[in-house]
Amino acid sequence: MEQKKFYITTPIFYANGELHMGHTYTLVLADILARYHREIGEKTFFLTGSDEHGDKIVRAAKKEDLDPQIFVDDKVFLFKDLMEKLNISNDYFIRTSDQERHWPGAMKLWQALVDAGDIYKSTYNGLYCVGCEAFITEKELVDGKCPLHDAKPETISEENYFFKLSKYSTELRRLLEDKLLKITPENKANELLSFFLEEGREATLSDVSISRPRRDVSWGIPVPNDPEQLMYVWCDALSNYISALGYGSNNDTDFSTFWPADVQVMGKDIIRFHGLLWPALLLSAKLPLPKELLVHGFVNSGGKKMSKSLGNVLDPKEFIDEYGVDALRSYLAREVKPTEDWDLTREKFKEVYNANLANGLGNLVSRTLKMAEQYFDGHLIGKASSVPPLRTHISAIAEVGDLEGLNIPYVATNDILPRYHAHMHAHEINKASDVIWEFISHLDQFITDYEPFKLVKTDREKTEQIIWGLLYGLDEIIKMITPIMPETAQKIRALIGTPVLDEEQRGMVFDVKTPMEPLFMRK
RNA sequence: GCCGAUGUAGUUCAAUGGUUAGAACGAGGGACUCAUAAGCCCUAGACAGAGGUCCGAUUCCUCUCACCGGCACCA
Repeated sequence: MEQKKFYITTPIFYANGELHMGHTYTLVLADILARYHREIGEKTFFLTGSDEHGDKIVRAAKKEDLDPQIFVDDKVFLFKDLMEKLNISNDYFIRTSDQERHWPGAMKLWQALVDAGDIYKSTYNGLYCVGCEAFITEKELVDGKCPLHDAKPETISEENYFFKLSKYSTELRRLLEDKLLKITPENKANELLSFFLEEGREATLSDVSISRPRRDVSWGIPVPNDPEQLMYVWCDALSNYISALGYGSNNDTDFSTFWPADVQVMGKDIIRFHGLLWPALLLSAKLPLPKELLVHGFVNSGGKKMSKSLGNVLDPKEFIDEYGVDALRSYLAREVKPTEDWDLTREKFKEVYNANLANGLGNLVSRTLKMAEQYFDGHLIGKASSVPPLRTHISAIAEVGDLEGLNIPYVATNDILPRYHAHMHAHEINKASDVIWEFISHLDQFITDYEPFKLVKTDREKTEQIIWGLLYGLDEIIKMITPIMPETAQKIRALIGTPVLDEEQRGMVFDVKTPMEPLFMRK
């Protein structure tokens, strides 16, 4: 059977500042899904990158008296530094200023649009602020003036290339309505569909300008066959998802293997471009559409949007330094519902850390290994069918009937794992995490049920099966947390080892070590 | 303004046209001790407000209030 492939992308991040908590969530969400799909054996490609063109970059670079390329190189260095700290396992990092890897793809896409007859020259009218040396949107105006320069923008016209977005209105609408282009959550698809209505009547999408005249600083991708024009952001940036796979190069193996994307992760601010314009560009170029857009929410702090003036900005590095990267990753995985806005405070983080990691997972590992070490010198032999049943009612599988035979391995296989996998496949990493912690709680309950620390004085054999059952449980936990907390998974693996069949085939053997220090220090 | 969503314990969420509306974290209490004074058990605590439909509504409808999102070239 052919190996299943999985292609997941994040948006490319604009290289004019540092990555913040919102970007961190995007990256961690995509990373957990990428790692999960690798873990279950799919051939996975995980892409992220940086968007480096545009007037804003040129201006920001000028302000620091830097060449745009030097300016973005600095920013990208910072991006990659944070990504390393976050343990992001991307297979490639695409940069829109990369003339070798990105430009040929962007140009090929442009040419495909031309060949489809979807590019034409027209006049673009926009509000231009002389101070900014850039177009400014009506939304940005304060009292009709540019807020930065307190000056009225002038309306100027220029010759640009336009893309016939209107031509694809009907098709796009059909794709969204029939869910052939799946948007998660669904209500975001409805938001997109509202663009096809205007005051209750049907409307078509307007064409968009997709180039700008070259200005004094040439910073952007030249339009094929017209050196006077540079690509505007749409074709330039969106094409990264295929240029990174080699579209437009002489080696398009990755492109033919991985395109279309299985999941494109993004914040809710950019679904319009990804849900309407991007599919339209692909339709025009006669390329397949991504299978699903996964739209996540925004982060707030203390109920307010993070902002410097409010002083409530929380930096991901702060949490990594104080609690460790896996603490941050597991927080993002379990405490955030991907499709909703969320709220983060230092207090909340600390509470969750202590409850889930120090008191929960960390303590469970600690008590299990201590008993294994103390009573059995770390060497335990057992098998799934010999582990005694749980004595305490577990609501999730109550329908199964009485508790006889309902032991840790049975519950893991028949209840916990199927639910974990179902949630992961639905990208519900928060629910998948909840299932893991439900299982952790079963293991703690199991210890309470049998009190092996007392039982060992009267029934060593049964005690061994109980602790072996706990180790079996930890083994399953390692598998489940690997995408979420890769470092922690490795640490626990190093402690409990990999079980092996014993010589007389009486069961599986664990040879365990006691931890030198707690996995998660209580804070 | 228009369109759409949401409002459930201190907090984050769940469920349901009908006996005591669930859970987690947090809070208070208890018995234990393998463990990071963690874990386990017990307790307290909620359906935004008003009206309507119905034998009966937290659940359906209307209105009010609150909060959020979208409303075209902004990465």
